[in-house]
Amino acid sequence: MNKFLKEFKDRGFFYQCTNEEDLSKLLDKKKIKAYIGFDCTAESLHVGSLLQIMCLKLLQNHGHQPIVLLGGGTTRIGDPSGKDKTRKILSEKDIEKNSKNIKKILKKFLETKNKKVKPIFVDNFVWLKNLNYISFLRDIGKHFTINKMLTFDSVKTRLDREQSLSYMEFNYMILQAYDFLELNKKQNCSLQIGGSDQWGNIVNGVELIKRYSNKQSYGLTTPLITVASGTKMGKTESGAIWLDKKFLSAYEYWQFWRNTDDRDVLKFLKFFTDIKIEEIEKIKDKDINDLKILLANKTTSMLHGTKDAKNSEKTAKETFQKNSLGQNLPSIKVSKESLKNNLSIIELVMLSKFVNSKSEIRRLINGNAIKINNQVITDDKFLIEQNLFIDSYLRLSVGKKKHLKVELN
RNA sequence: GGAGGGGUUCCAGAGCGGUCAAAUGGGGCGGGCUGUAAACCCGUUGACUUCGGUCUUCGAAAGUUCGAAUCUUUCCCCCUCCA
Repeated sequence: MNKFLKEFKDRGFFYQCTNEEDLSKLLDKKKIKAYIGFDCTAESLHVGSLLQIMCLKLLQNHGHQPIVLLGGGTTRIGDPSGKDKTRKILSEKDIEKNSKNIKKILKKFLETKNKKVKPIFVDNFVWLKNLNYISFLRDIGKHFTINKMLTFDSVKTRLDREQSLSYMEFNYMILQAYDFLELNKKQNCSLQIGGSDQWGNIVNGVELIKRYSNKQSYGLTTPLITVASGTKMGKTESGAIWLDKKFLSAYEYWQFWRNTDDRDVLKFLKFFTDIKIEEIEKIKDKDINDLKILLANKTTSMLHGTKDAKNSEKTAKETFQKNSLGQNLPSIKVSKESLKNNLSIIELVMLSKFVNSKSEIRRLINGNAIKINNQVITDDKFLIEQNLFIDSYLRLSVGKKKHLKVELN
């Protein structure tokens, strides 16, 4: 088997392939271009897209050139896959902003200096915006049968539930297929990778290229990652795990990985780090907590750089092992004025944004969950006094894991 | 088009005139145990509160009633069966 494909499988990336044998041969024979599409529905990517990003990196590692398709055009339509309702359509301005930001994030992960493998960024709005309806129908539309389109999951589930599927959304799969054709023609891109939910869309592209240009192309999908407890990965109490400092600090990102379920650690090392498979095999029996730290360091360095990763590790040590005040802990500022105005513990916790309602804070206080400098606060009328600050800092804890540095100024 | 069934708090799902901020389960959160893990046990799970209460919620609106998630009317949406 081809080396790229082998590693793709060894790392657990593999779910389905349109024609594995031929793809393997092709990859052996030459370096190819492969693309993954990213939707521009959100301002940032989150860990849900991380596996796709790792696919791009893997391509690069094996000398293949990734094409990153930003779905500026298709986001204007909305992919019905996996949705049981039409989602709201974003404004042009938002889509552009999102697209820019997503590109910035991807660049952090990818090798951008080596000319042979540096990513090619394209936005499908460029070719979709000027499509001529009549010629599109004649050239492209004739290759699709409604009969077939109705059998695709994304369409079928909507129809089965008698939920409306607009003609606009119905066309999404054709446009994605067209993207692949376009990239195949212009960039000689012969492989599309995507999540398992994209299988239908990918197959359509492969077939369109076959019919339109009589050329062979390939599709490859990755599995949906679930964590040991059975839920979809990346959703936590505090929301999505964003790949952007603006939404989630390096420290919090590090913490996310540090808190991985034991049973997922090895899987995640394979998925989300570039540690060699053989190396992972060797270290797999090491102390599980050391492995989690390794995972957190690797993933955080990849996104935010080694310095941030190290700082996060150090902060975690200070916070969790020494129970002191970690340097890089999320922090807020409190003025001396507000202390004079009787700042209560409830108000302070509100400022932390860890909790959204005062009732809940009261409940937490009842449950001994709130601590200041490691002292449990049991009175919900407790007032914050200046002498609680050590060198004008105070440590506020909500539960065992959420800690905050409060600075007096 | 006809006949039924239904829309309840994050989800599933009970309640069918007052004792309902609404059973139960799941999920979440917190505590205990531990290893910043899992499992397990316990607590909690609308908002505000001077802790006495107060306010907003059971598809939407209007009405009956001292009192409505519960009854009536209209509207919107979903499901099943028949044509």
